[in-house]
Amino acid sequence: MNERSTAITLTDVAREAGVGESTVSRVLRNHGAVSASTRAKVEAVVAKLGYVPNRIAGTLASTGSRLVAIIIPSLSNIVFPDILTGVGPVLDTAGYQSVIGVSDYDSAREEALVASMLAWRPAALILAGLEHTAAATTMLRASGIRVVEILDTDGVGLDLAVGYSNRDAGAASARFLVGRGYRNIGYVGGDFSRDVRAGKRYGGFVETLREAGIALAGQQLMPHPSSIESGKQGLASLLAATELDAVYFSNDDMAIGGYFHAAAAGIAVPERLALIGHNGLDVARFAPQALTTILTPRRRIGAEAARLLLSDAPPGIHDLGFELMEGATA
Amino acid sequence: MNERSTAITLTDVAREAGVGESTVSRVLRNHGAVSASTRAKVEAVVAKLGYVPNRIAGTLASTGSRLVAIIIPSLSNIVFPDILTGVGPVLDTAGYQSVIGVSDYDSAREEALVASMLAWRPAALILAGLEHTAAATTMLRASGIRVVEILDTDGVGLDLAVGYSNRDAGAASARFLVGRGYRNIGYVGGDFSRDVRAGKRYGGFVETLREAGIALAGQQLMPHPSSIESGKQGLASLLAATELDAVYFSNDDMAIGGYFHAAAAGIAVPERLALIGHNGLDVARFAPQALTTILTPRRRIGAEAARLLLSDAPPGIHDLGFELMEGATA
DNA sequence: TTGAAAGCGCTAACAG
DNA sequence: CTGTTAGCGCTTTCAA
Repeated sequence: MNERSTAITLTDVAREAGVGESTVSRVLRNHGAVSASTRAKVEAVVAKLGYVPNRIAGTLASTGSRLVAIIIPSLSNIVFPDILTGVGPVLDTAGYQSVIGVSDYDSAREEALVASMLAWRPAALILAGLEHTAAATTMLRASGIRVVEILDTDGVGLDLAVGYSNRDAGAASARFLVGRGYRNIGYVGGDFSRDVRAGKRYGGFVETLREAGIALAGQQLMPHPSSIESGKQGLASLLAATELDAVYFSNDDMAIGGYFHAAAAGIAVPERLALIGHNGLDVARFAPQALTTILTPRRRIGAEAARLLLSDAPPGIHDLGFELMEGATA
Repeated sequence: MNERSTAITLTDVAREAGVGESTVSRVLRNHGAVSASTRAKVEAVVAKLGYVPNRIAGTLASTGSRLVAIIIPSLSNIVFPDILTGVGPVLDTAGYQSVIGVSDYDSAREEALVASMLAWRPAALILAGLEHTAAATTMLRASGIRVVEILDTDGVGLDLAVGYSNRDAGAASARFLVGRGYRNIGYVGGDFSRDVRAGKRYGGFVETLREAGIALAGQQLMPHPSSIESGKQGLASLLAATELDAVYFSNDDMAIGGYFHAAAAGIAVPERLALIGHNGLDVARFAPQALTTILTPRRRIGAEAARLLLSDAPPGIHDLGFELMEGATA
């Protein structure tokens, strides 16, 4: 293999094949008329030289790029990888590549990411939620590209939005617990100022309780990001301070932590304490007692977001709903 | 906001500021000498126009890109998001962006991804494992860029490798069980032809048992990718066929599934059945009985891979080791 | 059906 | 310290 480290260019291919550059470009892109013999000749040279087209140059010369920028809050919460798993195949099939950034639930960081991703002139951009800094919103609008906001439908979107109503999910959780007869209800969650959507669920939950004449009996907000560990600790702290018969967790990670605490502490679930989570993660669904939770269509949200991005669908909000899964914990 | 959808270019900024293009470029890149007054003038115009530099053009004009391509087998297994979480900050700090592709544990797909990522002329490429198709290897070598293979040190690397020995991890698991006095040992895992590293762990495990004069008493290989559900089913099937006192799982997802099965079926752990996993996931560490498992330094592997990529370190294998965590299940 | 030539927006010498 | 001038590798008219 005596390849030089300087990559082979289209010009090299053209020279070697004895044709013009535009002809090589035509066969490579399957666009425009090329005779069968010329095409064969070019393809042979491409294979022989191991030529890999330079997409950077291609993108600059043509109008749009085949890059889609995706900005998500976290990778530790499996919810986001799940969404990426939905996005991936749709984009691949259409010949797009995704550039991913992680904002760590920080809107200033999200803004910085928007700026740096826009510098790659992506064909479109996906980001989580409907709330962004003013500067991010301005840049997004000015960019003129398609924007899809995912995982939330409670509010006004920039362009396209695909998700479900977090307020409604919180409300449904409250209705379920109330319907089951629970009255001393507590909450364990993370920092709302960072996870806005968890805050919306909480809002819907508390409001629905209030409509039923019930006040939240206690709550524990953990400073750290949602995790099994903080759910476990959070429930322990909450129970030390308050008498409860049911607890709503901001998500399934926290809820499973709570479930583990109950199991370790010998608290009978749901007889002495009912637990309800959010997301419908595998770990919750296959636990010895399936967790009562709300299944959110994450893969579908990702796939639909990608599909819409590539379409010329009019701006609008697409609500994909959610499903309350009655398990054995509430 | 009367921005046109045609983006503002560096030329626009230069004209508006009344300076040359290279001067604008200099202040933007903080490179080369520029007087304070000129810099201020240019920065004002940049802000006023909301100019976002076009990295595509920048990359084409300069030598290298600031993209790093990352190809991982999956996003469903939290191991890979964990690695990305380690990679992210290091790359960000250095001003690099990552383009991510998911191979779905399919080497042909990995090969295709290598080709399409190379088309973006990344500065470097990260991929999992030491085994790749011949074509992928050839492309990688010919590209002349830095390559980091992660998560495995059992073999020969292309350039840089960062990970741990899967064979040794399997061997350590076997030694632990044997030392504890278990003799009727089974295995539950996924498809080795796809997950090569799980196969290496299995190899180390079985070989170490053999050295102790023990044959694997039974095994269950699941066709589907590793998951809590398949671990749960796998253990159920295995126990239906064989009398065992300990089971080794290819990873913690599977092991937690097994743990859930045992709990649901009323099997005393570890008295009647010992369980051991691999990876040290949160779900395993915070279960009511902490799972005995091997903690793998995933974040550190990601961070170190990124650090090496940006360095001019000589080719070589970096073994970051692992740690057997004695829990309450074996 | 094919080739020549003019950029895409930026960086990088090279003068001044 | 600053401006001019070539390209980077490809796509895309426009002629032939």
